[in-house]
Amino acid sequence: MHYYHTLIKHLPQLLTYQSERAIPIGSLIRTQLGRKAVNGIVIQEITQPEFECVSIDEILILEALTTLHLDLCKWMSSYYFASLSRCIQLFLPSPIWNQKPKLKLDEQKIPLNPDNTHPSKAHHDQPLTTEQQQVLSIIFPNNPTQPHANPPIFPLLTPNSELRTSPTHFLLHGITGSGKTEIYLQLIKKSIQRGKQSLLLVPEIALTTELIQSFSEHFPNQISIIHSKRSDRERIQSWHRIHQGHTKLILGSRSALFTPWKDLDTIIMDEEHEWTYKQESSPRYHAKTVAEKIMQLRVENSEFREKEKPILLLGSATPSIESYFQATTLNSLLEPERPRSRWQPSTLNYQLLTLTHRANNSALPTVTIVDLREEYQKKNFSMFSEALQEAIKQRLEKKEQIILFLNKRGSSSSITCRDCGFTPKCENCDICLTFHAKLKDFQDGGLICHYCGSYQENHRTCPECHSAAIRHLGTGTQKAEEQLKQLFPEARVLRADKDTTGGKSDFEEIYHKMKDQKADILLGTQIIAKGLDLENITLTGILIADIGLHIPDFRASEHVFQLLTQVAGRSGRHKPGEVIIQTYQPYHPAIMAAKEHDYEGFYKREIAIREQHLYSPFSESVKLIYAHENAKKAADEALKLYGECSDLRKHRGIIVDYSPNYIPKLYGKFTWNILIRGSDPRNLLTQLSLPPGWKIDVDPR
DNA sequence: AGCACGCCGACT
DNA sequence: GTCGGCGTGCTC
Repeated sequence: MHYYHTLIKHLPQLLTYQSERAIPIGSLIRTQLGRKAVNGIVIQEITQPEFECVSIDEILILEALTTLHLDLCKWMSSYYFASLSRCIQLFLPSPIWNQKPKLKLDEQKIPLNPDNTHPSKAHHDQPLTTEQQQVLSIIFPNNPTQPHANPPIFPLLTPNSELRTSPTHFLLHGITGSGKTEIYLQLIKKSIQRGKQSLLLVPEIALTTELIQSFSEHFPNQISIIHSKRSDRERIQSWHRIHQGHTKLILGSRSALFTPWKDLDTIIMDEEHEWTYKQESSPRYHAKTVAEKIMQLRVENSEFREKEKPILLLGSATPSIESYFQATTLNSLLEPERPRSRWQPSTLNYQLLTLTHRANNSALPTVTIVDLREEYQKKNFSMFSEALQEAIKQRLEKKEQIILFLNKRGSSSSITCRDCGFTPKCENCDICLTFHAKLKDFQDGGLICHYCGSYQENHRTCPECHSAAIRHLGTGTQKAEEQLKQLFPEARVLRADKDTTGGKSDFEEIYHKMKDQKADILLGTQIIAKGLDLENITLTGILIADIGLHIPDFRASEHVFQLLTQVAGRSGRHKPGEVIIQTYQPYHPAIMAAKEHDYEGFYKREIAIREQHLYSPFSESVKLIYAHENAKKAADEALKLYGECSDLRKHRGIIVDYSPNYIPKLYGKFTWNILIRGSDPRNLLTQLSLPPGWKIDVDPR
């Protein structure tokens, strides 16, 4: 008799079942729980337990998951403090989990129709640029058909094992339009030639229609596209196609990591800096962290021979500070004058690859910065500066199109002086303070730091220039739309924000309206920053760039820089383009760097700040979250746990702070956070028994 | 997750 | 007296 630890859906702990015949680990089986028939995943064979066991009735899917998948789930479960059940569930879409025995024979058959049938068009590859060839010859150094790499592109390191870059991890830093997709295509082709599977992760599937189209045509009958809005039938079909190895390219958002691949040897993350790669519900994983773990498990388990090492490639025009650090840390460590940080981050090394030229040699758009403080002093109180009004007028006359961007997401209630641009920041954390009308006994409201929880009285006048015009920067697409209609009554304005644009179909509608020239101006929030590649857009206006800078987050500058670069990339892809950035802080590093298209410069400034304040990648962090409809209960609970955490903090190098969420009431609940950061904050958590109601977010965004 | 059990408030 | 609220706790 065999005995197995078995995972039944939703149960927090494993139950033991028995079977006459041996059942492979990872199989989906059918058995009894109470008097109900249920499905389970066989996790591990164990010796006979003391209690009586119920028998496994039948196997529904033989080895639905491999031991590598299970190892990944176990690691995720412990790293992210999530139940194993939740982690395994990622790999099993509910129609697979819940399948009934009678469906078994049908489902196990190889589906007749492939996932995505596309007329196989004759595809002649675009000729590669010299730069692209160089990049490929670094990734595949032994490939005789490629010319050898240009030595200056990556540092020639002494054969010191400590400093050797892992040859399997790459960061592709390529400006917008430099042809990163061409590199992805070549990697995937090579992988298919070797008979392996590849995974191409994109931040948001709905905004990637062109990429999907192109890859579907390149790899007809070999691609599975993973997105949330598929029918059960489609999901079952592609699950089995991947499981059986018929799918060679898996394309999708972060959830595509959790498909039953077997011979995965190439993982590509496009736009790796995007925040959508982090899941905001349990298990709160980051796709990059999981991809790195898959790579590690592959190599450890491997039957991989030396020359067949798996590849992880991150691609971005504006890499995250962390990733760029990982790709350049060797270089900086080699500079003797660079001071060592107190906490030496233990990170994986990436090989940096760069594409600095646009494939079609078109120029990057010119970026102009408009100082809103001057507009205010000129008594122009509208949201549109004179320069922007003039630029809009010109485009309307030329029948060219305009994108106007209003940063709304996460619009926090920070305050700004309209005369001098001053915004109060926390002295300890370098984070913008957030205004709260009711705070302690401050009559005019108070300012809170949402990192360390410190607070102070609100300013009645600006501490810098003593102006009384220090207040919240209003936002709102509606207000902008009204003003736009007054200024340009003849213009056809299309509005796109959370209220007007829900899903993929809405986005496509906007896309087509713009493409068919049925609107002149597209006014919107975040959603218009990505995915629009339209020939006739020659002007992009950012109405208030500051709003993003004021979000109480140490990554605020980084996000604004990335966003501005991305939005700027929307215009002038085909005709010369212009970008106008309106701001109260024209000399802010993020804004100046975006104007100059200067990633390196921005990175150098930013990494120094991160090091100074011991933010990521110089520390790790864990956020504890508590939400309750009763404000006092929430605050009391947070203070209580904060006390416990502080008591546990025995060694130096761990910082514990607690503060209310910067949106005080979210979904009808008052939310408080405890932030533990330093080296190995997870260790502190293992010593703590977390009271009910608390949620854990490891490596929060 | 379900579905027990169990201990307190408003009703035919 | 009972009906029913949903707070803990168990399922091999």
